[in-house]
Amino acid sequence: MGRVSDAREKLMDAVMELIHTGSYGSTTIDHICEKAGVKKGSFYYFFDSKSDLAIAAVEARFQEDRKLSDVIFSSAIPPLERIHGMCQYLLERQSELQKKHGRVLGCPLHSIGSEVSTEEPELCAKIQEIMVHHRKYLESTIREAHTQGLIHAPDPVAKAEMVFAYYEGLLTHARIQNDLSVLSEMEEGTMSLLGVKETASA
Amino acid sequence: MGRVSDAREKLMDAVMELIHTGSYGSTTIDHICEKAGVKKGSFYYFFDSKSDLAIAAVEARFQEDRKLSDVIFSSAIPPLERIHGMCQYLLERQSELQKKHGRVLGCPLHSIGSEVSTEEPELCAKIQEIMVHHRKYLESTIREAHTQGLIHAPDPVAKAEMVFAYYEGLLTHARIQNDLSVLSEMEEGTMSLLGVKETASA
DNA sequence: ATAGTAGTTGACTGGTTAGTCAAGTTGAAT
DNA sequence: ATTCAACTTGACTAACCAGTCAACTACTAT
Repeated sequence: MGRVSDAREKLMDAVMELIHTGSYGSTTIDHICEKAGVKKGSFYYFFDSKSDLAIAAVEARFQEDRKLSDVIFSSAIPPLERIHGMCQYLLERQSELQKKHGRVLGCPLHSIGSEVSTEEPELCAKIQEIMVHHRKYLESTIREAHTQGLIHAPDPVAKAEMVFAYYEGLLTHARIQNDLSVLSEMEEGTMSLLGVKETASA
Repeated sequence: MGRVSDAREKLMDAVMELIHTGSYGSTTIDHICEKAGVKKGSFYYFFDSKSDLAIAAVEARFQEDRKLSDVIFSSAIPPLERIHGMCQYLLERQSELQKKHGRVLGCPLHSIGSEVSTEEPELCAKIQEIMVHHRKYLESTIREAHTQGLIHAPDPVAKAEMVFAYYEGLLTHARIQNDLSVLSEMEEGTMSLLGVKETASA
């Protein structure tokens, strides 16, 4: 009963874009409402606080990304090609963001996580939870590649953490320098980290 | 002539600690002044804005760190031992921060850079400038290691960028997870990235 | 058609913020 | 000892911010 609304979704979209193009701290509830075309009263009808909204938004984004991750990391694709697909996707995505916003924006999860880690424990916990999921995709890929003798990775969990940290470092670097070319080394760097024998020329 | 003051230094110390234990956005000028024991009028006597103060503080911190970097990356030390010293130092420093603040805090440069990149261009430029310096220490170390045949790194600039990104990814990870153990893989990961033949057991 | 619930609105409060300023204080140099 | 530049102080403003609320509206299920 009652009327239906897409204000909830509009608010989640707005907060993600504002945080990604700016920062968590500089994103105010007033700005979010203005961007979403929603009045503050409605904001508080759906959410308790900025942090509450951010948690919901980050979770929703993750559920969307999950579908894509399942395609990129499909078991039907050879493991090293999954890595290639991942790198290609990240590059394309950052390129799109640059076109749209005039800036390389990096990974929002990482930016938010670093910013709020000491101040918003619940949001930070949600981000950690999602990061575990992402790492699992890498981990199983690396395990498979090792089993197939393509790389030397006797400890796939540790290797996945390594590669994950490397990706996030690179993406943040690209954001800080506002330079896409920082990412061009990504695939080669991954292969170094994984101890792959020799990369076939692209 | 006139009286002398250490308010400038107190403000720089205060802003660094507040940003590092919290974030740039959540650090207000009032908080900085309170922490420094300096009145706001004095703040504006020395600095134009929070961003102006942060630029000065980051620069001062860099000038301090430089001395330490020159010791760790001393030409008198074999290149791979410099890397070892660097990793050891980073671990010790994060351990100290954890003891002092109850949290792993990561690298302030990276946190600030990621947070302000789209909003405070001058501060971001200063951070980029400092990062270039840090990368140079790595670069010359890697070049030397390659020349000595210890590693395979025909492009030391690219390799330095890789290792640098990896470090910052790891440190941010440690901050987000508030977990020192994330950093334990650091040296091993660096060696993988550098394509070192085999690490002697620690 | 209508009842009642889901959602909307705008005006309000009180606290916090950046930034200003005129008047005051201190101490180094002469 | 005096000067005056260097620094301090506290009180001020105007804007912004999170959060509240009672009244209102629109729609859905019956």
